[in-house]
Amino acid sequence: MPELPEVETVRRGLHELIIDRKVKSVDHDWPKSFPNAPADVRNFLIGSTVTNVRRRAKVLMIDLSTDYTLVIHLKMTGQMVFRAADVAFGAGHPNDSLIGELPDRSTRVTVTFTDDSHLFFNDQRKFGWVRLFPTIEVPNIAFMQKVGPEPLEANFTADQFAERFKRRARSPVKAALLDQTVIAGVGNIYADESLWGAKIHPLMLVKDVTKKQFDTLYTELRAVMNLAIEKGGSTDKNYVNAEGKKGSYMDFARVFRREGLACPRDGTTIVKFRAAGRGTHICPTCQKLPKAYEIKI
DNA sequence: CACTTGACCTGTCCGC
DNA sequence: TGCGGACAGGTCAAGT
Repeated sequence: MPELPEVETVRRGLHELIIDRKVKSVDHDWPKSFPNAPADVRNFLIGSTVTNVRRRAKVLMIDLSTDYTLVIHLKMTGQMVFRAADVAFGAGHPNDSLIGELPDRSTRVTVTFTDDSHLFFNDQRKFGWVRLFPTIEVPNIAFMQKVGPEPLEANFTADQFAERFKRRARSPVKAALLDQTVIAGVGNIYADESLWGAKIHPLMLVKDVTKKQFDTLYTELRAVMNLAIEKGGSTDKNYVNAEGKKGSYMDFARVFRREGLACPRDGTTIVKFRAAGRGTHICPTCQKLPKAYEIKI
């Protein structure tokens, strides 16, 4: 589902597609998903021009010329899809788009630009949201205050990575890796993929993971996320980019959703179980628990 | 405070 | 074929 690489792919697409477009009108199923303040939409969204598209962790930010910002979280099934005027409704949408005519029954918000192109926020499960804030207040949103560092930032080091986990010493390492206040942007797919890459069992407690293992996990996490961005993200069921197209990382996944198949490293059958409340995939040969853990499981 | 679990939703799939 | 239940998994609130 949308994790850092998927949200970054959407960000890049929107950055290409919607900057300098001017908002003509907005339709939405208020108050379920948007907007939190109808008067602000009238005064600061309609008539504004898109100036920038940013990302922090799994959150998208669309900056507007009014010094307001659309803040968007896709959660599990959210989509942000742009359609040019002549293909926005009815026939004519791109053949390689995963989705058909828009709006469809999962559309929560439709932004229409002055050139009659459209930006659709779809969200089948309604966990996602779109909110409008003054740009200057975005850093004060509770989530932004506590979210951890960006793992792909050039100046983010392996030492800093390991240091961030210390607060979760007694957590299984997968739970800590998924904790957004430890590291930003990691979700279930890239947690499993990077733990496999580092040969760490997801139920290893943080305090038992060595610095050397954290160093490897840091390298694997960055590598897997960079590869996923290169492949346009992972499409399991719902995820699409800003043009409605699928990402292809799942073709390159080593363990995620590959239970019953062979580990690409040693051929052992990949198994799935629950860890940190999530479906979790490992190679039982590559990712072993110390003997002392056996009693606890 | 550290850590875990349940709630929020809907569509899909599996077993009976 | 129909139907109940499990499952999907990001984040926050509530519970241990």
